[in-house]
Amino acid sequence: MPNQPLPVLCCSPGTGHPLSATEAGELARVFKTLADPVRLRLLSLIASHADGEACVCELSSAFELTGPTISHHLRVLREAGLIDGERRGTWIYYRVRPEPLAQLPAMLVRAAPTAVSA
Amino acid sequence: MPNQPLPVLCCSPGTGHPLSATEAGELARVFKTLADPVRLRLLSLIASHADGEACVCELSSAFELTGPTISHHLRVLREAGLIDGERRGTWIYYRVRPEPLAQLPAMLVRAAPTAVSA
DNA sequence: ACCATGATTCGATAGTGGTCGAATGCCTGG
DNA sequence: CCAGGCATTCGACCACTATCGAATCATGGT
Repeated sequence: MPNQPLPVLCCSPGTGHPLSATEAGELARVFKTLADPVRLRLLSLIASHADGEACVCELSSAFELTGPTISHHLRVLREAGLIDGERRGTWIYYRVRPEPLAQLPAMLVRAAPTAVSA
Repeated sequence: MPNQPLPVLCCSPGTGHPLSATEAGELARVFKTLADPVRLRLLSLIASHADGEACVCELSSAFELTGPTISHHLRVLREAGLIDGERRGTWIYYRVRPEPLAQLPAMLVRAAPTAVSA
């Protein structure tokens, strides 16, 4: 199906309805979590790290921000279920939980046959 | 390639680097636009409309919000390049610009082979 | 020319969120 | 058990934004 006219964010899972208020609320909550450059960089830093995990000290040193601020952003990401923290001795290591992000595009774009592939 | 271990948001377009500060800033700007339930519903309402366009009066009547508030959200969407408005007589019709949303998933997920397909 | 209606703009207000400094928790090493 | 460092929590401050009412602009009909 190469040319469907309406590629964009139009439907709840199977149907052709627009988003309900509650669906929109949940989606917006995810986007709100991602709507901060520091959090995006934190996520990508963790994900691009060798073992898929990074300790807070490494993450902090990548920004010109205080510890509490980094901690705040990590907390937001953690409470959104996007990352997971584990203490090992002195340090705390974070790793990305792939599932919620992986299902995001599916929620967003229902049928974008042309432009997405790249 | 069925099982790559790190499916998520890790890389700038071709490389293995984490997001740069400016890349993260641009991405965050898009997410911020989408991080509101009203705007998400507006987008989906427009996209799911018969001709791919909807007039403000129809959109307004779908919410329990005042005219100025809807106008504000439409303006945010318009300035983000996600929709486009055109006046025809008394009414103003909005339609979705598919491109920016279509390229979003590609920016977000670099390789999420398993979970995305659905 | 005027009025009615659709939509935006303006100004003000309340709520939210990012940031910091200080204080607290938690673990390791002496 | 105490000292030191990593990380979080707490409290406060500032900026931004969602929302509204009132005013303004634009169009079409009378």
